[in-house]
Amino acid sequence: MSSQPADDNLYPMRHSLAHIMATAIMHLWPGAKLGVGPVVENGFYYDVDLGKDHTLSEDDFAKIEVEMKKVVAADQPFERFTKPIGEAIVWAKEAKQPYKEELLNDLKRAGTTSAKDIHADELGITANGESKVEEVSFYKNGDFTDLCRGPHVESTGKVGAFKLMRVSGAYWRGKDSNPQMQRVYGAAFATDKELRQYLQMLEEAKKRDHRKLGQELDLFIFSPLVGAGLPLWTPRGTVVRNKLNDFVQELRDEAGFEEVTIPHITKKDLYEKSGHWAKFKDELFKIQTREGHEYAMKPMNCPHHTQIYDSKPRSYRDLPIRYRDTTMVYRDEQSGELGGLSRVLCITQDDAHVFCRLSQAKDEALHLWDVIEQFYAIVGIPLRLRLSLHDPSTPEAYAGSEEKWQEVEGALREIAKERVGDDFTEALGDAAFYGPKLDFLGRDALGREHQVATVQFDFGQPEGFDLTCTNEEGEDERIVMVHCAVMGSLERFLSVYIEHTAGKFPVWVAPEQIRIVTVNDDVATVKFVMSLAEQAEKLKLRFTIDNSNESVGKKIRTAELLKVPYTVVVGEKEVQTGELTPRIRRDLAVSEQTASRTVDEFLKTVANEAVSRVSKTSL
RNA sequence: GCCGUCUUAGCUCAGUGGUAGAGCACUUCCAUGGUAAGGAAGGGGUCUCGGGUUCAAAUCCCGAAGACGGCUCCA
Repeated sequence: MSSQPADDNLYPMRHSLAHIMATAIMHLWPGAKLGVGPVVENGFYYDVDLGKDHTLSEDDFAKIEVEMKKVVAADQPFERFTKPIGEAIVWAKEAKQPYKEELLNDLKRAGTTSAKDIHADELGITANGESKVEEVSFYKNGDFTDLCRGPHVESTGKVGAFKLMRVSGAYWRGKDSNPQMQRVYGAAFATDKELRQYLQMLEEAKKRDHRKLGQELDLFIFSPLVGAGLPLWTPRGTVVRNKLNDFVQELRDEAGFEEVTIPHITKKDLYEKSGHWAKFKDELFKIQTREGHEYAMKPMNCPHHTQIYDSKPRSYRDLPIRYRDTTMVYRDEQSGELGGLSRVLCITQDDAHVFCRLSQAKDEALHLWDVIEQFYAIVGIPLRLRLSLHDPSTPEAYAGSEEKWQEVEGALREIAKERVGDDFTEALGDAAFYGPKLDFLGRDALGREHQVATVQFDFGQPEGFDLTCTNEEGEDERIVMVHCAVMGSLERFLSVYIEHTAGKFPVWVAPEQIRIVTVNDDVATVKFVMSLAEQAEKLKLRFTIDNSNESVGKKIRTAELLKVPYTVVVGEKEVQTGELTPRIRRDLAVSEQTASRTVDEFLKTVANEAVSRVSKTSL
C-alpha cells in the first residue's frame, strides 16, 4: 500500500481529513488518545483509543461526520510550526497523548522508529533521519494540534469528498503484544463523483463476492461440523477446479514435467531437516501416532519431492528433473485470519519443482514463466511482476549466507530485467526463507491486485537435504531447486477467478455448458431430447435437461441465474425442423443475433470451443 | 490469537419479554406451456449452542462456536 502521493492534491487532502476526523473525535470525546493517522489506498484512517468511556461503532459515524463537516465548513487554516524534540515531549505529556509521547521518545532516543513499526510519514521528522532528531513539526487547525510531517491542504475547507467506512481493532504500532486501539477508516476523493464511483465499485465487488457466488452457483460450501477454513467442493465447483487444473497440467506436461504423488503426512524428521520445523512448527497440524511418534500434515510439498529426487544417485545428464503435483497442504492458521476461499486451512497447490544445476536454473525459470503467461492469457487476468527479496536487516529469518542471497537474487533480477525491462517492483522481506521469488500479481476486472503465480529459487533446501548430482568430473555437485505454482493456491485463485468473471465462466470451465429446456413432454419432444442428449454425451459435453413442470420463461430464468453458457429450447418447432436456436449467455456472444443450426453443428461448435478454450463465441 | 459487528426455515430477510412470519426454493395438484418468475394447496424452524435473570427468554445478561470487517501472521 503506497502512501506516496499518487495525485499531487489527493494525498494532502486525505491526510488533512485524518486530522479533521481526529479534530471531530477530540470534540466529541475529549479524553481520546490518538495514535497515528496516515493516508491509505482510497482514503485515510486514524487510530484512536477512547479508553473505557466509549467503544466506537458504525452508529457513531453520522455524529462524527457531522462534526467533521463543521470543521470543514469553518475552513480553518492548517498552520505548520516546529518545536525542539524536548518541548514536543512536554507538549505530548500536557496534552495527555501517551501514544504521541511514546513516538517522540523513540524519535529522540533512536532517531527513527523502524519503518515496519509505524508509518514514517506520520512523524514530524525534520532532522537528518540518521540518528538524531532535534526538531519535529506540528500542524494546527482550529483547536486541534497534531505531531505531523505534512503536507496538508491550506485549510480544512479544501478536502474534497469523504465518507467514514468502518471501524476495526488495530494493535498500537502493529504489534500484537501492544494494546489494541480502534482504527476508523474513511474513503476520500477529490470530487463527489469519484467518491461515488468508488462506492459503486465496492457495491459491484459485493455482488461478485466469491462467497456469495459460490453459494448461488453451487460451487462450494462450508460446514460448521467440518470447520472453518475447510471448503467442501460440490460437483459443479469440482468441475471448475479440475478444468483449470487440467489446463495447468497440460501446459506443464508440454514443459517436460512428470507427475508424482506423495502422502499428506510425514514424520517430523523431514521438516527438521528442511528447516521448516524450526520456523513453522507452530503452524503445522501435528499428529501423534498410537506408538507415540510425532507426525505432521504436510504444509508444503517440496520436502517430500526432494526425497524422490534423492532416492538414487543422479547424473548431471539426468537434469533437469521436473516434478509436478497438484495436492492439498495443511496449515494451522489463526482462526481470525480465515475468510472465504482466500485464506483456508487446506490449500490445494498446483505445485512444481525442478531439480537442476545452477547453470540451468535460469532457463527453467523462463520456461515456467512461459507456462504462467500462457495460462493467464487464457483466463484473461493481466499480470504484474514483483521480485520478492530477503530483508538483510533480519538475517535470522532466512537460510543461507548473505553472499549466497545476493548472488541468487542477482540472478533472479537479471531474469526479470531481461524479460520485462524495468517493468517490475522489488519487495524487501517478501522472500521465502529458503530463497527469493518472482511473484506474479493478477489484476482482476475491478482493478484489484492479488498474488497468484510464483517462481522461486531455492538453494536452502538442496543444502539441508544435501541434494547433489554427479558432474562431468565425477564429483558431487550441489544442485538448486526451482519452485513454481501457476494458480498458487487453487482456493485463492478460484476466489479471484470467480470475482474476476463474476461467475460467468467460459465454456471450457463452465460446470454446465448447455441447458436443454423442454416446452412440453410430448412423445416427439422427449424423443428429440433423448437423441440430443446422446450426441452431447458422445462429445463429452456437460449439459442438463430441464423438463420440470414449469413455464419455459421460468426455466430460461433458472438457467440464466446459473450462468449456463448455452440454453436451447426444444419444442414442436425444433422437432419439426431438426434445428436449434441456441440462446447464448450475453457476455459470451460476439454479436447479438443467433442463427438456427442443426443439432450436430451446434454441439460440435460447443465441443470445439471447450477444447480450444475460447472466451467468446460467434455461434 | 486480538478488537468490533452479526447468527431467526435450504436461501434472502422481517419480527418481538407472553412459546414465530414473508418471498424464493422444496412436495403435490391444475395449466400443453415458446426464450428472465403461469396458478393453487402443502410440508418445513428447540429463532446457532450452553448457562443465567424472569411467572414467562428467540427477545435481556454471561460464555462458546460460526460468519463478517480489520489487526497480527502467511512456506
